[in-house]
Amino acid sequence: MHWTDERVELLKKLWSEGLSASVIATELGGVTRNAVIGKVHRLGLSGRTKAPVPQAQRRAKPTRAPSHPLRSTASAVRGNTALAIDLMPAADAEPEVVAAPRPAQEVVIPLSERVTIMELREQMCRWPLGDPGREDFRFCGGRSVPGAPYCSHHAAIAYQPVLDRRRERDRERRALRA
DNA sequence: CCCTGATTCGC
DNA sequence: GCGAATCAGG
Repeated sequence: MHWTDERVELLKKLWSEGLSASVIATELGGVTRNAVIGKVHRLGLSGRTKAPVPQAQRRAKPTRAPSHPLRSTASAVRGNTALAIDLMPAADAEPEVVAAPRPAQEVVIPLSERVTIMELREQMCRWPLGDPGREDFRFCGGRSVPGAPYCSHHAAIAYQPVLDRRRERDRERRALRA
């Protein structure tokens, strides 16, 4: 495999779109991420950060003298998109809900189709399935209980300990009064 | 341990 | 020019 004009162009495109070197390597096929990174540097498009580094003083101690000292401060931005989605129920909705649902693979999923984050809608169960950092990460996607972030099945799991705690607290309160 | 990009250097 | 090995870091 070598760098044809086509492959170089695809590389440029994917790199500018923020895909990681390994992903691009997989996409291209026949090359490793090292090859991709090497090519990227040779093409001189290593820095792909859009928001310029506010601090001009990043990374002050290179162990070895960099071959391109002028470029040494570039590219500090992650190519991955940070996902900031609420996986937990809103705190104000139910202050007593403290228990965090664990992403449990062992849970038997009811009749529900798993969905990606893009497919997740308002009324869908947000119970996470798998590792959020992985490609196959999904949400339950079942119909959520009105007002709750989860379907009835997952809501039961998530709130179970809380109900126990409340019951216990009420019991204590009653005891104090008597 | 998974991953990221950066760098070096023999080929 | 190429990219594996390595480095530095998240």
